[in-house]
Order: sequence, then C-alpha cells, then structure tokens
Amino acid sequence: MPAQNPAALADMACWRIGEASRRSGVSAANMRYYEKEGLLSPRGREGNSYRLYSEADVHRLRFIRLCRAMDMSLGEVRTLLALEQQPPADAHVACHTIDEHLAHVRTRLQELQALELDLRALRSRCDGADAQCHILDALHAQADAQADGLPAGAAPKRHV
Amino acid sequence: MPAQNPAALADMACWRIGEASRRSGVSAANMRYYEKEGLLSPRGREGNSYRLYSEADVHRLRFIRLCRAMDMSLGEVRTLLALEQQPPADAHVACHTIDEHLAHVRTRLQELQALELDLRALRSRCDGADAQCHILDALHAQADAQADGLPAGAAPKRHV
DNA sequence: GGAATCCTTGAAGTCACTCGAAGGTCAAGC
DNA sequence: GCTTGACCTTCGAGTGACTTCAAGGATTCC
Repeated sequence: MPAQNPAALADMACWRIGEASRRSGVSAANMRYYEKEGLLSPRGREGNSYRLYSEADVHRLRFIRLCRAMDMSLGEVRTLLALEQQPPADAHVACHTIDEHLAHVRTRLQELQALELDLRALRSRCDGADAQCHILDALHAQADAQADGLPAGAAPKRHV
Repeated sequence: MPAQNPAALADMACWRIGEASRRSGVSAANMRYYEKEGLLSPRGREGNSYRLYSEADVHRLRFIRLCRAMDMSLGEVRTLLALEQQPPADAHVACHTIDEHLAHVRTRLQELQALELDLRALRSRCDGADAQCHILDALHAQADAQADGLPAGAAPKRHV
C-alpha cells in the first residue's frame, strides 16, 4: 500500500498525490497545476520529494472541484478560498462573487437560447430524405445580409 | 487612398487587409490567423508583399464570421467551407454538421439551466443586509457531501 | 532481481485568438 | 530632402485551464 500516514508530520493523516487525487476527484496533474497557480500547496514533502496532502488539503481540493463544476474561474475560486484565511471582515464578498457569476451564467444562457432558435431555423432548411439541402445557401445568404452595418471589431467574445 | 483596384489581378476588385477587414468585420490579425489555419488565403500579393483580397474572399470572411458568431468551431467552419469546393457529392454533410452543433448547444443549455438553479439556491443562503452570509458554509458542506461517490477523473470539460 | 506502479520535473499541445516588437512601404506636408 | 503618420510585414509570446508527453528516480510486489 502506498504510504498511508507516513508520520512525517505529527500524527496527522497524510497521502501522496495519487491517493489525494482519488479522494478529491482532482487529477494529479491538475493538482500540480493548482499548486503552480497558488490555489493549494501540499502540507509537506517526503524525503524523496513526494508531495504529502492532509485531510484539509483534500477538502480544499473538493471545494475547488465543486466551484469549477459550477463553471467558476480559478480567479473566482481564489477569491472564495481567500475568505477562509481572514474571515468576515467583508461579509458579503462571497455573495457578490456568486452574484457576478450568476449574472454571467444568465447572460450566456440567453445567448445560447437565441442561438438555439437560429440553429433550429437553419436546420429546417433541410428536410432530410434525399431532397435538396439548403443550409449552405441559407448561411451564405445570411453572411451577405449581415455585411451591412458592421460595427467594426471582430466576432463576439465568449468565455464559458 | 490605400490602393483600391491595384489592377495586379485583371480588373477584379481587390483590397488590402485593412479594407477587407472593414468590409468583412474580421480583424486583420484574425485574418492572418485564419490564413495560417488554412481557412482562406488572399487572392495574391502586391509587389511589397501586401495581401490582396477579392470580393469572394471578403464573402468567405463574412461566412466564417457568421459561423463563429453561431459558436461553431473552426473545424466545423472548415467542413462547411470544404463543401463549396466540391459540391453535393454528399448532400447532407452540412445538415449533419448543424445537427451535431445543435445537439452540442442544447446539451450546454441544459447544463447552464441546471447551474442557474444551483447558483440561485446558493445565493439564497445570503439574505443581504448585514445579516450573516452562509454561502461559504453551504459551499464547504456541499464539497464534503460530494466527496462520496467520486467516479474518478477530473472536473467536467466544457467548450462553448 | 525484475516488473509494475508510482512519483518527480519540464516542456509542449489544445482553441481561437490578441498583443507587442521591430521593421518595411507609401503618400502628404514642410 | 525630411518628417510624420497610416498602413503593412513577420515572428513570438500570452490568455485559461488544463492534458499529454518524455525522461528519469522511488517504491513495492512477487
């Protein structure tokens, strides 16, 4: 078995990166990436320079994983993690972060809803079977139609 | 004025990259990037190695811009552009591409809808004012709750 | 003792751009 | 002739959040 409780750090439970990965659901490569990004650092190292993670580290990893599953950026996660260190001097930073993220999600939701309508309309230009498919025609016509009134700049930016 | 119709290529209208950018709505840097990616190449070059774009090139740029605005990947755009060269040997490639993209958009839409509910529930844990904000508590509890039943692997992948 | 597994580091690849540096070209104005 | 400014060129690096690869050292099992 791979070094459970190597006793290098008091009697605190410690795991190597593989076991911590299994317990947190974050891949080992990802954990090293988070460490590089300053989101968490292992409690210590073994003599062979293997990383050692505590229960608190594993919890922190799960927290990050949850936030990422909610599509938060690592910057937002960093903000939330920082609140733990120095608690509620500013009590509403967390809900402000969530508010902003929620607004972001809602904006993207509306964009995608509009896009779904567009794509559905486009799709209807082909009736399947072996009839003619007018999708390309429609796209080309639309490209020219949008030619007027270009407000300069490039295509829309998306993140998420 | 910047070389309208430099007559280097018959009597076909040709523009330098800046004017083609203005006419297509695609930035010059982006046009060079598309060229590098093999999505379009200018009709030719002037003696000074300035790129020259025809009306057809500008249309192609508008087509790419439209597809990108619909969140298609450059790979999908490439597929659609290739259909023009050698027309309908395979009549339904275009609608297959749109179908796949639409499915992709709908999946993401459902994810975001679920996410919006989650975030709204989370947000409700803070009632504003100067009352206590329980958002962090809720996130930490949720992180531990998800600890059981980890199916390995890392966080979900998103694109779009 | 040998094989399998685990760990280390660093670098590169992904996607679709965006920005910056360093320099060439060209027309207008003084 | 010289400067100014707008335009163009190439190349390289940066973005976010990873993933994958390569080369090598450590540990563990039989």
